[in-house]
Amino acid sequence: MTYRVAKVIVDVPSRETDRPFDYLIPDEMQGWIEIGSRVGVPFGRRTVQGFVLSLHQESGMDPRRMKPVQELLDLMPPLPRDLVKLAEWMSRKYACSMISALQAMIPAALKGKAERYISVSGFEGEDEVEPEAEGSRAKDLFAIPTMLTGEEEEIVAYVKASGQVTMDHLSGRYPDRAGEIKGLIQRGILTESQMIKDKVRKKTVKTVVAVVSGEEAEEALKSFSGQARRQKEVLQFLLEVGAPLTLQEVLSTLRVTAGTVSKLTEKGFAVIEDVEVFRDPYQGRRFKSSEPLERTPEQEVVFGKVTEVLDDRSYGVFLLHGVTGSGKTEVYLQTIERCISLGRQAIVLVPEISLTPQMVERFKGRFGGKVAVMHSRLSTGERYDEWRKIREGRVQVAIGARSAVFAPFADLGLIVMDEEHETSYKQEETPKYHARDVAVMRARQHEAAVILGSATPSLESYHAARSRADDDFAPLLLEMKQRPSGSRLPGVHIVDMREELRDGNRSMFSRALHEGISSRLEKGEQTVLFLNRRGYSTFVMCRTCGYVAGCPECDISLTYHQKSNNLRCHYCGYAVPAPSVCPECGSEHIRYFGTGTQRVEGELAKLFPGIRVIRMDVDTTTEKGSHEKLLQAFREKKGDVLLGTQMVAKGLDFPDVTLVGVIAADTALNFPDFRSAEKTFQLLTQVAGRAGRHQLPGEVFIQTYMPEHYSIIHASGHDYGSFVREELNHRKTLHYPPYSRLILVTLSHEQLPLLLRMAENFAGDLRAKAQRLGWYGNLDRFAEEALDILGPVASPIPRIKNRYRFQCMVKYRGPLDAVQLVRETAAATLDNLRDASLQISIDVDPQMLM
DNA sequence: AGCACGCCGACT
DNA sequence: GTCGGCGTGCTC
Repeated sequence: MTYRVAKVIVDVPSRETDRPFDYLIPDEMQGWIEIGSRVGVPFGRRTVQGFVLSLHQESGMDPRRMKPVQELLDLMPPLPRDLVKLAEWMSRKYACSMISALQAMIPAALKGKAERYISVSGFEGEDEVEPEAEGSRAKDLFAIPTMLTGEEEEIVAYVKASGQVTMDHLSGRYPDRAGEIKGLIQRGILTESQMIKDKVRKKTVKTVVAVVSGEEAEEALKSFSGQARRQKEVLQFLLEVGAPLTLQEVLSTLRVTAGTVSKLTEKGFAVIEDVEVFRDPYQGRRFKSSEPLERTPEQEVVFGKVTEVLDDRSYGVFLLHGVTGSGKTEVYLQTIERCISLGRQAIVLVPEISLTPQMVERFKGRFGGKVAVMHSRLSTGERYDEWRKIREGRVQVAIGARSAVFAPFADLGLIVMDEEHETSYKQEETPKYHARDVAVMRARQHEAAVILGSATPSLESYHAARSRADDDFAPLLLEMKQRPSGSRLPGVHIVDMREELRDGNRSMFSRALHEGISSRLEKGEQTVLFLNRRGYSTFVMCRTCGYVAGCPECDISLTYHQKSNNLRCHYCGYAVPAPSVCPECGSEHIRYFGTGTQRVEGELAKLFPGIRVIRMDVDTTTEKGSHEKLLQAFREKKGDVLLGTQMVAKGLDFPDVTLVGVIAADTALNFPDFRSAEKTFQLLTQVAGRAGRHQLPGEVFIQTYMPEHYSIIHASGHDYGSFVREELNHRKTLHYPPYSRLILVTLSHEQLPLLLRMAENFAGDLRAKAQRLGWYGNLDRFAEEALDILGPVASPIPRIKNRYRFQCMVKYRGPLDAVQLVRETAAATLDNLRDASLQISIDVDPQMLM
């Protein structure tokens, strides 16, 4: 079958270009171009990168209007067909462009941009041109009836001498001569061509191999005179080894110089080749190998259910609700092992924050070289190489954060998502996908299994599992309630901070927690202190006039950074030096609230002189590897207290930790977000699980001003069931997820009055459409299909980068395509205004309402 | 998004 | 008179 036409999605991020464009397939690319191929195509006056969506024998379009594909960028298409299909699904589900969905699936290294090259027309530029020849050719050229100015002549001569130069180079060489260059191109004297250039190249190393053998080799060795003794040694060495060696190895082993080796190659006895290698982020690291543990009865049940689906090669989703320390990871490892033994591959998704070396070690230890790790701290090149190992089938397991859900395996059998309730699985930028939904979709494509694991499953997943009867794709709930170590869940004490205050304790530590810490210090046991970062901001305030330093472009307060002693906006990057007097009133009573953890650290030092605190927060973990180092130090008991934010709550496991303190449990509860109770419960349960995982019994203190709140009470009782029951009731009454679905639409523009008008228009339009379909306003009745629109209201952050922001919340239930409706309405709003500076962002199933 | 075309203001 | 501002229209 010969396909002459390729439908291509071009890398131009605009609504108008979010559709396939047709290109002719040149003969030499026949058979090479496939669905998922990355190509360079002429688009308007430039060359852009694109992805092949489909191949056709002909298109409905006039062939004369079609341009041919200019270049094929990879031998193997970076996207297998299933991912191209998945991108189509994503663009529908999340109202994003095809190109943004496709782009999310490949490593950044493959986001190529066009580079412009200039050469002399009809002159291909030979490598070595003799001066005379050059002169005469130049004369021929100038013979055409075109008058060139002196400057133009100079430029042409330079380009000719160089053969081919990049536009950037040329305009750098002749600054302010853009006009001349452009003129020369227009008159056809110079030619411009464009090629797509990748961000990084495949890494190569020079290798040496002998190309003579047997008798030839004998003779070759004999031919060396006394002079070339070193060359003879090199050849002898190469012959002995008989396999390619890196040039580096040869040079250092034999202590010879590169010149010696190259002489040998000149004589034709050896060749130096560039061989592709993989950058290995874990090079030289040894991982302690681990063997499967015997399964507990609970683990056995889970293992059985999952392997049944795996052995069947059928689709199945499991929600694994297992208490902290119940051995979920061991279940993951063993099911993955089964998956691999069936000849299929597996993806392990973990929240970025828990993608710690410990976690990686466990998987590398069990599966060794079969594992690729996708980590945000890897360089572009390293990520590219880990990705290639997956694409080329060199590994069977991929472990990574959110984006690893796109790992391009050929025969995907299992996707494990650890800590499935984590919000970091939702991407906050376009495409605003949720890795959980993508995982389920991929599993359906591949007839694969999914394990969603958590000690505190999201209400969405839990509810879906409970109502499994109405939805075949819903997960099957599996539970693990025991810790194999036999250790008990720690006793949790709720400390009412209001009482502390009444009794005259104004410290941030309650008397109970204070005592707990002292006794651990005496016994030589360790303490983890957890501070919910949200709520302890780092803003700057004047205590005289109440001035708070805010960003001039965004309506939020600036964050104080101690290291650089400046104030920064983390939305737009604006930075100013920290003032020493109040810019409003000149008062010196201006106060810097350091990070919450710094304040706690200060107080600890005051209360417990000599205490060794290891602080983990954004300030101490920005450096590469610092996270790991701090944890290692704590493990080696170089600290009495580990103090930190979210990052200390995740998956850490220290045998000597017997006390966990939560400084302020309710800071998250006060957020105007319908998930705040859920988030608080999850966090407290997670933190509480850190204590007493081994022989020593653990104790947890939760300090709060809202001790009667159900999320705190149930977290302290390790009672997920009761919490969920209560929380689901709330959600049901208020029509919040999982009893409805949400779409958050944010409109932004630099002019407030115009924005307001457009936001009203948009909401009005949407209401009218929903009304016509009979969906509108039925949320409170019992209609199966219902839709409501809240707003427009100013966004929680009303201005970012000098753009005002208004939002509408769409709440709906039933099998209606609300996303499509919103997308159409947004498009109509934009079409009517025809003002490029109006932006409308659509967030389907938003996680952050703030 | 770019990139060009096209039609009105302040300068050599 | 021209350089150049950015409105608007298109990209197989």
